[in-house]
Amino acid sequence: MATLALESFLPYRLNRLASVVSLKFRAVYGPHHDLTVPEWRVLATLAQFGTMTAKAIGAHSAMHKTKVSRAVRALEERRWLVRSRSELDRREEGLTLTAAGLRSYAEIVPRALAFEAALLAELGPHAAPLLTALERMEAGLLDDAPRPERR
Amino acid sequence: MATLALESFLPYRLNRLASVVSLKFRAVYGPHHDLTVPEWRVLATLAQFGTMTAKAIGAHSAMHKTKVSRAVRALEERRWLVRSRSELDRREEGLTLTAAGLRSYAEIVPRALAFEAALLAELGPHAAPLLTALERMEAGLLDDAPRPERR
DNA sequence: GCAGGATAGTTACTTTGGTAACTGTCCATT
DNA sequence: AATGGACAGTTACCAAAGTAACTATCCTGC
Repeated sequence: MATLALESFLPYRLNRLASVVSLKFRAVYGPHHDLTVPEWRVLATLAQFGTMTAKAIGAHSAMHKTKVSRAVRALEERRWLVRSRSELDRREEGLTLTAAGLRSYAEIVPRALAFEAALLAELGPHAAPLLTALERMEAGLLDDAPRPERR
Repeated sequence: MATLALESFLPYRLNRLASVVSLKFRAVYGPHHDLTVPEWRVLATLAQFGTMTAKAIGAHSAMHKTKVSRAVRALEERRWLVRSRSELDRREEGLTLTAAGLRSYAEIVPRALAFEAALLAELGPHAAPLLTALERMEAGLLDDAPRPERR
């Protein structure tokens, strides 16, 4: 009978790796700011692009709109972002980081980059090929894929 | 101010890739057998090693004991495995796949392997370096890491 | 200008997963 | 052989995430 070794099965390995990396990464911002992953993604996206709508955040950070909605509310309660109803289309609202939000972001970014650099350093010469392979997989899977957040 | 582009940030990319791969992989066994990921892992581990305890399954498949417990119950209800209390240590129970369980496994494995092969084929020459890099990251992270399933 | 479909975002409901507490068993020390 | 700690596994409780239904607004065609 054909068999399969779970520990060398690619989907399993990718999942395990991603969850360990996520967990370790939480240690980077968790202790200081107690953010969830969705909240971090919203923060990072807004800092990257400035004012934008919830929908645009979701598209850029691969999150379902309910996840975005809840993360936005959490950040709003923390006074890290403000909403402003668009005049042109009153269904949308522009989301903008406050000074406090930007300040926290500025604190987290160097640590996030250091964390990433440490990951890559551990890979040494294997880092570049990994990134290339990642790009290939993303190109193949993300485009036509039934992404959870695709609509 | 230092900034960070989420779409090229490694933890984000790993998570997104893993979740897309997982989702696509579910299509391999989902429609025919309606398994969850934890159930699939328990099935695969038992098929790989024969009779073993829930604890051992968890250790091998990187799952928390409650997740294992629930997956085992689900497979038991489906009559895909049976339990037998160990005589030597009556806290443990040996878990063994039934003929029905093995049959389902045998149906799934070729499709799982084909799915993995398709993923790797998409990578072409980048496949080998990816696997090497994965091993490196696993070696660095999984050993000393605060794995979710670690005590 | 209004009827119907589409769209942005929220909320209700359900499923899933983790933490912590519990049960039953084992084992080491006394 | 009694007691206390460790350990396998389950369960109760809570937090996170997805689906579907809802609200409010927009836009198109009549």
